[in-house]
Amino acid sequence: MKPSRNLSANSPPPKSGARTKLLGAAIKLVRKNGFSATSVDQLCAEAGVSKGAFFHHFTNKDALGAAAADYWTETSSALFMKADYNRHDDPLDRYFGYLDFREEIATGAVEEFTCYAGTSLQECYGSSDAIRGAAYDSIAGHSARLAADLDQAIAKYGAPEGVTGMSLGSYTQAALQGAFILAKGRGNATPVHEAISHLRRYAQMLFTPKFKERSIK
Amino acid sequence: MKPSRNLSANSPPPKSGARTKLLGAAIKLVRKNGFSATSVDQLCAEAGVSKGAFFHHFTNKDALGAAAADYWTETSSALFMKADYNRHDDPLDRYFGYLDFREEIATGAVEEFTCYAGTSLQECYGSSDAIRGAAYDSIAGHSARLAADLDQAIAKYGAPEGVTGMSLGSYTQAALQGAFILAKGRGNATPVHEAISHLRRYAQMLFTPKFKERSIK
DNA sequence: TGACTCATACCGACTAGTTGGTATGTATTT
DNA sequence: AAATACATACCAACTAGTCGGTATGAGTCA
Repeated sequence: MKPSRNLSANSPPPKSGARTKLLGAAIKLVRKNGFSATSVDQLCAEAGVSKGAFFHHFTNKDALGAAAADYWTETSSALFMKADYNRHDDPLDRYFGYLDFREEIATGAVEEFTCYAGTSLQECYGSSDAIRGAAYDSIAGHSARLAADLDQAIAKYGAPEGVTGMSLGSYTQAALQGAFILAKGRGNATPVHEAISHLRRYAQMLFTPKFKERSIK
Repeated sequence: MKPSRNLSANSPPPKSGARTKLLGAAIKLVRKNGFSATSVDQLCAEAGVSKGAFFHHFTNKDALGAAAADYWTETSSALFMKADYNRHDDPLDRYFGYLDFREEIATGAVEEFTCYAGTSLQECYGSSDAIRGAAYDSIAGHSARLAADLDQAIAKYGAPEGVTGMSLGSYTQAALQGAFILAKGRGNATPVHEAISHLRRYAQMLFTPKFKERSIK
């Protein structure tokens, strides 16, 4: 039995050093150079482990790519869950808090705030089913958590016909993922900030009852 | 002098068969499998030309990737320029026509409606400056043409403070590019249709004077 | 306590095949 | 004749993946 695959709460397992180091290396290198352009040797060097360790923990390179997507899900969802904006009682405040938070963390080098899942899904669609699946699960899961808040907001404040929590959650992700691409082109985070500002304005307009007095930021 | 690099109007050049075939092959294969995962041999096979022809026309694989981005710019801008929606006198009508058109062409297999520039920019950021640059130019140029219409629309109808043609044009691109990523995950175009529907609603809300009577689609 | 077994974690040399790229040739056009 | 547009054969480097081996620690039983 593999020591991996512990998404469930129980069994805190060893978290064997090499495995985690390789996952971290994958996220770092793949975000910057892409999956195919990153060799197993490079990954091992970055992680400071041997090739033997690599293939001890992962059956092949694709398996690492998929496992890294799961790891990305774990680490990033932990980041978002512990963020302050979740404390708001109001679901719409939580959505705006989410946008603010995303804006805050979009700083520094582009390869440090862009999304592993989006990058590898884009690249590996067609060349690796395993990676594509894991990467999409990561993004879809993230959207779903947004959608829950948005559904509550819609129930509370109403929204134009056709606007659902799910569709708005997915759209938010789409706009962010696309902004990451533009950020890679420009070499800085301004497309992300711009996109978030438009998303914020869109939501303010959708949920007007909540913003009778509030001015557009 | 290379027979390539004919973005300027003059000199219709031979358009030597092999070169164009290779560019087409690149767009087809890279959109599906990514740049690094596509080998030179595969590209030659798809194009039906020899490896000698490849390196006769392109100094290396990266150069083909960059040239394919230019080729993508040419072919897709031709597609958009000849589309009917440009005939509208009203700039805002042209923007909505653009959205409708994008929705129309987002059908069939995912790898047939997604964007070569977005895919390769995402993947090659960090591993190839040449490709990154050419791919970004492609997207930025496309945004700029949208921005021109949107600036006219803003001048005509007004818009909330902070909304410029350029920022709205870039945002539109971002939302579409991101929707392409989600489409790759889902395996169909629904994220694209959803994104466009949100973009349409956003624009309708931004330019309310134009929509006193018109209902939200 | 200490010898024995067994599983996990890891190492690094090795290989078979693929990679991007080159060298050299020939047919066609100008 | 000379440049262009290809084709074929080839190569060195790199690739993912293998394989025999070691280190360590936990469980077992005498």
